[in-house]
Amino acid sequence: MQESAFDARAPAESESEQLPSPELWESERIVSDAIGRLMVVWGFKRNMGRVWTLLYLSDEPLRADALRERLQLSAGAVSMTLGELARWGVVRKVFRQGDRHDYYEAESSLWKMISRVLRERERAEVLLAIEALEDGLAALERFAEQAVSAPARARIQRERIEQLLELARLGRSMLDALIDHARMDVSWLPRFRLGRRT
Amino acid sequence: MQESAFDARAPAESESEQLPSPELWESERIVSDAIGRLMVVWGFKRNMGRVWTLLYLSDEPLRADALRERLQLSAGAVSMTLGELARWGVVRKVFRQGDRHDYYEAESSLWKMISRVLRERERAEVLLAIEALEDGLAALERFAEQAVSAPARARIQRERIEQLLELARLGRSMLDALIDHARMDVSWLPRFRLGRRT
DNA sequence: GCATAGTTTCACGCGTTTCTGAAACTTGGT
DNA sequence: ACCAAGTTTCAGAAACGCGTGAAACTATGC
Repeated sequence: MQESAFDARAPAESESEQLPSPELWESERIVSDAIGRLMVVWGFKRNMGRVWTLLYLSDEPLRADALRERLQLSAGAVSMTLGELARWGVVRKVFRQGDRHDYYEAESSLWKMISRVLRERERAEVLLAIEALEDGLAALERFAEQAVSAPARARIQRERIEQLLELARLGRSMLDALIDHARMDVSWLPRFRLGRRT
Repeated sequence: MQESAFDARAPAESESEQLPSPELWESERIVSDAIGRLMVVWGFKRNMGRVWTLLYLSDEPLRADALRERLQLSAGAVSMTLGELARWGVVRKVFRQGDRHDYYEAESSLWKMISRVLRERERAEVLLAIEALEDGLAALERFAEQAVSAPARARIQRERIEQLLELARLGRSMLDALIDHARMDVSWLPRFRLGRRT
C-alpha cells in the first residue's frame, strides 16, 4: 500500500521558501492542496487537482498565467495540466471578446464531473476485469476437461473465479447506479442507502 | 531445482522467453494479471494483486517458493509482497505440523477484504479531506472579514468550499454504509440500489 | 510582413517507486 | 553444535512518472 503521497506541507518553510504568490489566498492553498492529494489517491496527478481547484474556487475564469504564478508551476506544466483537465471535461476554455488571452473555468457541477470519471474510467476498468475473468474461466474449462491433472484445484479455482466475477458485476451495477443517479438528480445526497435484506 | 520434469520441450522462441513456470495454469495467469491491473488502479502494487490472486485461486496454502517460481519474482519481492498483504490482513501465514515451511493462504472473504480497505484507507483519506476543507473555510473567514479585498471572490469561494464539504461528507456516509453492510451481510449483492427521491 | 505576446509541444533530467541479489537471520534436523 | 533449507532484510539498480525549459507554433497588432 503505497502510503506515501502524503507530503503534508507544513506552513513552516525551509530556505527554499516557495512563497506562493501573494495572489493565492491561504484558503485556496489549503483547499487546492487537499484536493490535489485526493486526486492522487484517485489516480490523477496532483497538479490536476490543484489547478482544477483554483478554477473552481474562482469567481471568474483565469488565465494560464495566473495559475502558473499562484501555483508556482512552469508554463508548460500548466498548459499540459489544463489540456488533461479539458480532455476530462472538467475544465473549459472560454474566450472574451477583445482579449486575446485564453481563459479557463472549471466545470462547476461536481456530479457531472464525478459521473463522467466513473463512466469513462472506473467503468472501463471493471469491464476489462470482467472480460479477463471470463477469459480465465474459459481457459480453465479448456484445460481442466482434457487433462484431469488436479481436480480439486480446478474445482476451487472455478468457484473462486466465479466469486470474483460476481463481485466485478456487482461493481458494475453500483457504478451504473451511481452514474445514473448522479446525472439526473443532485438532491439524492442525504438519501443514500443500500438495500437491506428484507 | 525442481522445475524440470515438466517442460521437457520448449522450442525457445524469443530469447526473452519469460516462460511462466509450468505450474502456473493459463487461467491463473490471466486472472492474476487482471487482478494485478485492477490493484494498480486502486493504488496497490501489481504484484500484490498477482500474489493474492494465486493464493486465492489455490485449493491449498502455498509456500513463498511456489509463488516465486510461478510469478517469476525474486525471493525478496515475494517476501515483501506477502508482508504487505499480511499487514492488510488479506493474506495469512499458516503452519503445518511436522513441516517447517511457512505457508500462506488468502483471506477468502472478498467482502472482508474490501471493507477493510475502505475502512482503513479510503475513509482516512476522506476524513483528511474534510478536515482540510474545514480549515480552508476557517482561513477564508479569518481573511475575508478583516480585509475586504474581494467580496465576490470571497463569497463564491465560501460557497464552493461548502459544496466540496457537502460532497466529502456524502462520500463519508457512502463509505460507512458500504463498510457496514459489507461486514454483516454478504447477500445484499444483487439488491444494491440508491434511494430514489419519492 | 514583421514583431510581439501567449500557448503548446517535447526531449531531457530528477525524484520516486519497485524490484533484485546477496547477505543475514531462523528454525529444524543430525 | 553445526548444517541445510527457507525466509527476511536491505542497499543499490532499473523503471517509471512528472515537471522543466526551451523551442516551435499561433494569433494579434503595428
